[in-house]
Amino acid sequence: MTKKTSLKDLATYLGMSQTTVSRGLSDYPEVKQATKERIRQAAIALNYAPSSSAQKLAMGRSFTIGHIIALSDHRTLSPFYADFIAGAGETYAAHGYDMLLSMVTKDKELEAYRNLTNAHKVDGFILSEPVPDDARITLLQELNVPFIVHGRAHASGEAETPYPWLDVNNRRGFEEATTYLLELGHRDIALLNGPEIFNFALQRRRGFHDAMAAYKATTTPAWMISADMSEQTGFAIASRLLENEKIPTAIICSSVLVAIGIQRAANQKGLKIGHDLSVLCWDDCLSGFHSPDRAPQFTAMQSSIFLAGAEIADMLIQQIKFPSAQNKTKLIEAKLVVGQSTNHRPPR
Amino acid sequence: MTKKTSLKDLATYLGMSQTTVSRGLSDYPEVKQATKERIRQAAIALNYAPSSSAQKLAMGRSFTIGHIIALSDHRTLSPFYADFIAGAGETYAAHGYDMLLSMVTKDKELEAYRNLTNAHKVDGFILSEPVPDDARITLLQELNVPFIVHGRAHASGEAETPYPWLDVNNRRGFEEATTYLLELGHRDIALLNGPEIFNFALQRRRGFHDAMAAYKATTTPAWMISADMSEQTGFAIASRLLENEKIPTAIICSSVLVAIGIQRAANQKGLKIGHDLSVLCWDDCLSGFHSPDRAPQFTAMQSSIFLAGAEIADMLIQQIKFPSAQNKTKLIEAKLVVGQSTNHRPPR
DNA sequence: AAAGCTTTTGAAAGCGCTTTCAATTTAACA
DNA sequence: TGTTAAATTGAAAGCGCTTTCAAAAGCTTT
Repeated sequence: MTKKTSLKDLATYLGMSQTTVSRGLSDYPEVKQATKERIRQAAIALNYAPSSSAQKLAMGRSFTIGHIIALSDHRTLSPFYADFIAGAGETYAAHGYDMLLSMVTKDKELEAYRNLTNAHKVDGFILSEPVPDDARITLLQELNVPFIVHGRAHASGEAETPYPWLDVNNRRGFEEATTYLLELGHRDIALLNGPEIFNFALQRRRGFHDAMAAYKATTTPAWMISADMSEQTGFAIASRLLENEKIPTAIICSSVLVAIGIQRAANQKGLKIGHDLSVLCWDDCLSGFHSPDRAPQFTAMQSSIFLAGAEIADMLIQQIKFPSAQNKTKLIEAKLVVGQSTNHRPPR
Repeated sequence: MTKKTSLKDLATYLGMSQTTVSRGLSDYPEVKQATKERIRQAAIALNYAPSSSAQKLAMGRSFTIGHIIALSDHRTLSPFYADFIAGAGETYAAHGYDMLLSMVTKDKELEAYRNLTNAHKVDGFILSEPVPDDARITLLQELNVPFIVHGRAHASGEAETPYPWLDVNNRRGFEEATTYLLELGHRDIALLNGPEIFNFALQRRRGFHDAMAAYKATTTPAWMISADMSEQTGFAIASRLLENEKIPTAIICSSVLVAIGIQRAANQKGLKIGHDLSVLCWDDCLSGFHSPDRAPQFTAMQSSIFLAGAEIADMLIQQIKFPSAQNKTKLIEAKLVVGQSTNHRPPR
């Protein structure tokens, strides 16, 4: 690698002091226009780029946001998270921030937050999948480093030390979804929920209950299942569900992946989705499962997780810039989009 | 944030020089054991962590690997890439490296490589999805910064300036896959290939041809399709394919997602996969679509993209540490795993 | 006990930038 | 033209580490 041009080189070349050059490059008002111009020219000519480590050291900030991913047993980056990150990344880039991604095992997670903070590697964090009394939140508050949580550990109204978050209104989302099915005449509705160790799933379940109660429809415990959100699981559970004598006329499920699994199971049993069985899913608008040009396959509550990522990144950058504005929160509403997977309750 | 403990603080506290403390922490041999111990204790007591920017500046290395993702029109991070990154991330962590993820639009891609390099933000890169005469490769060679390419832009044997890569043997993989189907008696085999602008898809196509030719089976141009690797596309193309009078008895496709789409289409036509129609897919072992405990749904050529990520990260770190070992390459073989989606050619 | 090694520790320079404070120019005004 | 305020520029001090080179301390030998 040919030796890098430093600020000093550039200054010597221009016959000015480093001070002026530095200020010129950062567009300080006290530098004369003409000088700025010369500096810029020279910078391009010498192919100059400031050393970020030097800048970081001098300024005490890293212009980097940390995302720590605790790898589960399956050592996987979920597609949901991937999309979320993509959204955040776009915003970071637009604001001159970098994204530091750190994969760690669950047991080293807290240590990772502490290390990145102490080593000044990042200016802030985005947390995902909070759980009640999340140790990470406590830690970050203690370390006094900016962060925003994607999702809430507790339902609104419940007591907890406040922290900044962005969340989707999961409860209202599933309430609307359920209501939609109820309006179509369905009463035998199964809930194939996400993992209820997570608050978002609990909220969705509540929304489901809210609607069912409002319509005085009875819920069947055996039809309310909490499981991970994969095609395989969707298939397995739906297969079991559809084996019984009495089967639901509609299923609400936690993701498009699960819906695809349900569809496979239904097909295998000779049931046609949107005909013999209605399926409504939550749709995070994962890019891999979305062709905007076609009519949506599944009726769904849509809320782009990509956009959520972009927005939360914005919130964090704001908070880093203006630390005074503490604990801002933002609630996003999901949108019902009718597809081909739902229709009126079939005669049984 | 309580003021961070610096090396100086620690040294003062211990009554030693920064030099010794620094060396002690880095486990230099010339520091007495007892002293090292004292230093470690103190470091823990004062909760000391070295400032990474200072280290970077002093050492001229960043201990960071760059991954630049050019967002496509769909602004998405493909699940394949997500898994790949997860694998790489695990390896980085094990070696004390960080991962810098940068999302940029296609037109700013080269600039991004140049910036990260010039700003000394990263010690090396991993490139994905190379195309013939990839401008990124030329650039990185010019900048003389370590990098490894995931995949090859050209087939082996073809002339090109050499560069380090890790690739799966796509050609042999699809050859084996096709041979397997041929051995089962299939002759009417369709190829639902990935985007043939990418070399991996071209190679797979060649492998397909190799096998077909070896068995003197004729290929049907209308049955050889190149398309993106999504469930939707798989469904759409398979639907079209199965509408015709003469339909294939087996389909080889580019991913599990596509296979799922094909399955949906087949079900809709009343065809049972693994019975009326055999489906064999390439399987990158994406974590979302894999339950190791169950018998595999689809017969597939498996090659974990997660592991590929881990391995390529290792290669890169080696190259950074020992720049002398140039242009190492590694070819991975995919493994045929028989599932329930293939069987003997059905009578037609 | 002095000389000659080896083992341990320190002082200080330097990595490449930002920024404070002071110095110099330029413009404005009488 | 001389003064004074405003606009520009610079010198130098960090930021927190690593590392070179020199010094001190500890052991062996004779």
